[in-house]
Amino acid sequence: MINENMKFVSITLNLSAKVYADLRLKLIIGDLKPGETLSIRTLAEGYDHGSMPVREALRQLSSEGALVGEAKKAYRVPDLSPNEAAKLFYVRAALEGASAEIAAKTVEQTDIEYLRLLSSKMDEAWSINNAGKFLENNFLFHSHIYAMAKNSVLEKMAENLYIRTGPWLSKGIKSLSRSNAWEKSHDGIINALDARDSVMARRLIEEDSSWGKQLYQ
Amino acid sequence: MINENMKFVSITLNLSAKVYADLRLKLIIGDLKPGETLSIRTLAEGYDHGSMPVREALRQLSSEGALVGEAKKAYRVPDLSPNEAAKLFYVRAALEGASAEIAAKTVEQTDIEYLRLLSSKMDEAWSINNAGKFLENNFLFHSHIYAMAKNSVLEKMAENLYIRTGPWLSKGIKSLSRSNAWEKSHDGIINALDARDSVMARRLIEEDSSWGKQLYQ
DNA sequence: TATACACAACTGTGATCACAGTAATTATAA
DNA sequence: TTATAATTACTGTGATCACAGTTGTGTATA
Repeated sequence: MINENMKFVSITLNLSAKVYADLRLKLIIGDLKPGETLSIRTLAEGYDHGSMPVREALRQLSSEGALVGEAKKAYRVPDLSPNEAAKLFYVRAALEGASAEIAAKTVEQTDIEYLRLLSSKMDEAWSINNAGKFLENNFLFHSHIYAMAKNSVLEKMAENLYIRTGPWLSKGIKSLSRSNAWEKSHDGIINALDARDSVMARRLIEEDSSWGKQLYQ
Repeated sequence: MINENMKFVSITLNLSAKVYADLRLKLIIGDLKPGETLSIRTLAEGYDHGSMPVREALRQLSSEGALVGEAKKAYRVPDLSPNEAAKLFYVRAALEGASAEIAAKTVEQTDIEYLRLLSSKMDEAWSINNAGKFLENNFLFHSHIYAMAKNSVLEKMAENLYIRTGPWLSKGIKSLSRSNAWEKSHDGIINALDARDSVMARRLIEEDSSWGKQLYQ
């Protein structure tokens, strides 16, 4: 995750991109809570530069739906209604299903190993109740499936969905005492990919995409 | 289309949104050509205000992939490689297929009539070689199918794809002398929706999504 | 005529200020 | 003590300027 960010930052040297990358990660891992308010000036003080880069980063996140910004009011992390969350998960299922179908056809052994590693990291984070680390590795797990589809458009859209559902998930995941059904689900996905079973991979991914929803049911 | 824009503009009163909406339409209908260069100051002169709103609109379009902007160089309408275009069309097929599947279950008679109207408008634009009007109505046709799915997330992502493929399509469509296979395709889609056949609707939409690609083959 | 150099015009980026609304807080009145 | 009014602090938005790279053009040199 950090590496992902660093890469992004080092390519585009401008400050807006750095601020964007920073806030993006905070949203994905649930460091920013639903309803939380963000102001340009306050954030600009936190970083050591002027308000211009923060302003552009917030506007970008707002245009992506990761923040909401009414005129002359502070930006806010949206608190998703169950209906809105369902929309996001539905699109995620469609995109991720399509990715998995391709991924199953081009998967290599290193991919399988990497996915197993991430799955075990999630397990570890889960066992020590570290929600942030759990969400981060969950993001990386699904990200890699998108990456395997080798479609940058797909990848960016998927990332957007994780930015938007991060705060919502972290809210529901506060106590990790619930069933860890995700683990069995992820194992199934890895096995389907390993067997190059694209139909099964798609179906399991689509099912897994609704995992987050159950946190609120 | 104009109405769509006006609604958008009137909701958010700020100037950045107006500039964004204006450029967005120009991209969709092919008013901006691949490779064309856009500078903040030049555009700001065109509108009657300062450069700030233009600057934010260009940055937003850039973050959406509709424009490319390297540091200290003018923004540019990207000239898609066949590979990049294929990625966009692939995602479009996935999203639009999912939309059509839902749409077929909730379709009403007014939807069918509206789609037939747009299809005839496309036919008219095609016959008088008006590529801009053709693309605009093609966008509205597919937009309505997304709208029927009643998923705002899906809708916005789809719109993004049309913004990005607009210039590319307009380049290939310069001479409309090619086969108008799209017409038969659209008729089939409408009929499938009218028959509430969600499986067929999905399949036909997915096929239609690759129509644009053939312009370059 | 062709090549290299210097200069001018143009580019996005960031900083800073004024402004008009919004939100919160304090003071005033019942 | 409670409700209402006034004031203060805070918000994004837009304008304008300085800066450092990039691009293009014209000029001088071989």
